[in-house]
Amino acid sequence: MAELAQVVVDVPTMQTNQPYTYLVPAPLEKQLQVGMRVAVPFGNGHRQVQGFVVGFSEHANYDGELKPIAAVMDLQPVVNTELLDLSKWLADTTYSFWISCLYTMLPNMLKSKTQRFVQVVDEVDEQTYFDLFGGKDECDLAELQGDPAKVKQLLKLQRAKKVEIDYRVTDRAHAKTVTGITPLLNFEQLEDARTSLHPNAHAQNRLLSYLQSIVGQTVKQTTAEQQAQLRAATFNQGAKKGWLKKVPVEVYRNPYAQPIDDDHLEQPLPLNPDQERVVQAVDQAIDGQWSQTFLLQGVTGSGKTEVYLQTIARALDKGQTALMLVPEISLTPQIVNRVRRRFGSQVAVLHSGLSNGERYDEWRRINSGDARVVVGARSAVFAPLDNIGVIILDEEHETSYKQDDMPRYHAREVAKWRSRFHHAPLILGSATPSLESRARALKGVYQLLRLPHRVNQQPLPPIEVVDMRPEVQRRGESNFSTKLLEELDRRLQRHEQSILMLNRRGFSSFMMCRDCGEVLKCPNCDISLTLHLDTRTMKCHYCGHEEPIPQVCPNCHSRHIRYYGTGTEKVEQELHQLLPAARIIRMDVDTTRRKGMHEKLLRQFGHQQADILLGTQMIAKGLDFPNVTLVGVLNADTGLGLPDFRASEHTFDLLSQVSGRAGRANKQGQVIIQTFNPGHYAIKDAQAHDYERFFRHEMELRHQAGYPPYYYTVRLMASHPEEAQAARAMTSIHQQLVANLAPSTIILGPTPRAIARMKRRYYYQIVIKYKYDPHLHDLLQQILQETQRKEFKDVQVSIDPDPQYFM
DNA sequence: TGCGGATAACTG
DNA sequence: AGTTATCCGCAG
Repeated sequence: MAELAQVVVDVPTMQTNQPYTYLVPAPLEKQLQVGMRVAVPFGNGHRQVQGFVVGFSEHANYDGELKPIAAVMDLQPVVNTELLDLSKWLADTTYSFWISCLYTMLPNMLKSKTQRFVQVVDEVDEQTYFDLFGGKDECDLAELQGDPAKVKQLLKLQRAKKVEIDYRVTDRAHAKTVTGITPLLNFEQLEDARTSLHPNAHAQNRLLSYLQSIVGQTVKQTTAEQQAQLRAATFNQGAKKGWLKKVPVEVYRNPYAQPIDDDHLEQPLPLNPDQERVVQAVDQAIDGQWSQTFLLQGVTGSGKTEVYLQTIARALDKGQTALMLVPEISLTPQIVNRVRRRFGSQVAVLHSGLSNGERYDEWRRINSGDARVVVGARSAVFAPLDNIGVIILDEEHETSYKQDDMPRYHAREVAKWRSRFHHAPLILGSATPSLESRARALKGVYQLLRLPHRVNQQPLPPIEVVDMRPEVQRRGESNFSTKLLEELDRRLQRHEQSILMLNRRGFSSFMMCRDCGEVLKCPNCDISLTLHLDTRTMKCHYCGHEEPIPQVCPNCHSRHIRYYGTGTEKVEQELHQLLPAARIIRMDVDTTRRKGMHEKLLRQFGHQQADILLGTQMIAKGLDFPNVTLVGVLNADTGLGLPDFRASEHTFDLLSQVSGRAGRANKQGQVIIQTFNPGHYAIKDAQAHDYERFFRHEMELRHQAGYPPYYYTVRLMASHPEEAQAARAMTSIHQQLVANLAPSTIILGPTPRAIARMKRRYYYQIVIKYKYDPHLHDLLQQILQETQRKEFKDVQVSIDPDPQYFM
């Protein structure tokens, strides 16, 4: 009875999106487990690819000859059965490849790296041999790839069967090691060495008695140096004399700037009655193992984080683990350190700032059970925690929880899946819940918990809305109203700080010719290029195309070419002119691109090294600076003009969030919002701090227009290098949909996408709105299959369930 | 995805 | 004929 393994191979195509059957060679039979990575031969020739074992069977439902697994890549499974099931569900619900889902759950380091080596198998004349191999018996094909002449030569030799290409799947996962020392002699032998020492050899004497204290152990050399108060040189001598041996010790890379002392952890803070109620409700669910979803709606500053921490503590006390998700943008050192100070070294943090190695090590700490609390952004929802007691998803309305390339998953839905699997409660926290979540809470699908009061008893800061229309008429094109300038100046006098936010949503600087109106566009995509002053180039945000700033109009050669739009740089310049005394820190993608800059700028601001923090959306969340008493929003309404049904919601959220940055401590805060749309309900409701009124108003509009949460939506996209082909494919799909969907389902399109051309491809899309359509999922899967046929050659079809945008 | 086999196109 | 470019189908 030969065991057969089902393997999902690393070839992300529709064709190969299924397990393949492989023979398990006898020597591997004992160690091979489901969830391990393997190297398998795949395709013609000797190509090897990486794959995941997803199951075992006794019979293959395949008539052809089976090939054996070439090698096992892991000692332990890298996906447990929970995550394996989850990956399958994810592939199904997001219309993605199974293999892509498996990889998104794992750190990058576990991706395979296939190397191709060329080996000589027959006589080759000396000259060519030396040219290609440089004296070695094999060479890495990747190193030759840049030289077409050599590749040609090789192919010729291969045809003549003089060389062979050897495929090897190698692992890029490397644990970091440091030097450790281990005594080679036993206690008595060391004692003998010690007595025969020269009386002046104090250092060696100390080394020997230290070694006696660690017989049978391995200690990191750095630790040993500290403990024994010795220098590296002494250890080298010890090694030479045969007293000790240097060995590599595996360590976890340490991504934390701050060390943590597990013996002096912070105690929980006292709770107010509201918090108490919330914690009790969740604790009850943890104890009862209910996979209940809670919607925790708490105003900014109401102490949500403390609630999270205490529910995590509850889970840990019961021997369980906890998962806490926050948007990348608010994954600041402030919040991370707070969690670490409470729970110490059992906290693992996963965020985009980690290097591949650091990420891999944090993942291993979780996988091994060393880390029991995980804090991280979207992809941390796949953290390999066992026995989860509670899952928290903070700022649940944030759009960054939805991944916008394949697999297009929403962390909230994955969190729900895991909550069900582990019988653990899920807390969705927000000051401004998404309409979807709030509507579910109304229907009782989620249990609504509220924190209506701020912990410091401070009222929410008064918000003043400044109508910019008369301002512009009076003062010309300035980014600052008289009112805002006055208030900024007042903070300068009082040595208080201000935060200024420039809403960059729907907004960029572009070049336009004032004579002919020509706008500089990307040659590959259908959008205008954005001006970047730091690199002095025009860049395309979609494909990365870059070109120098033109001096004359490429169309009419006029010199009257200038850029439009306000960027943070331009605002900073204006601010310098208007308030020369103000010290300004600018935070945007350009100033925070380098690792650690985000943290550094915030630290500077926290240490009062600047009066004004000027930034984009990234400063709206999670910051807590007690000396900030003024928050200004320069342009509240730029997002409102977008063709996006969530535009009002995003604007309301943003204004509510940023308002919460003012007056966090005992000083009264103030918020000034500049807008050209002072009458818009999103702005008026934010001004009144009235979520409920906004919710009712927005729900009414969504109801009328047939948008979520009244309808579920799916977006289908088809692209092709030729516009007509993309349109033709979409029309054909459209016909199928019309013929098969439920009558109550609404189909919008096909239409060219707002950005019709990207990366040299034309895009068409269809949006499906439905309330209940049981066949929709199968139909979409079927359509995906059919687009593999040759009349759809070169057409790429992708499906986005519950899209964030319809644009 | 990436390879080999088939086929078409090219070369002297 | 022999070599090179291009397209297509397929993988256990």
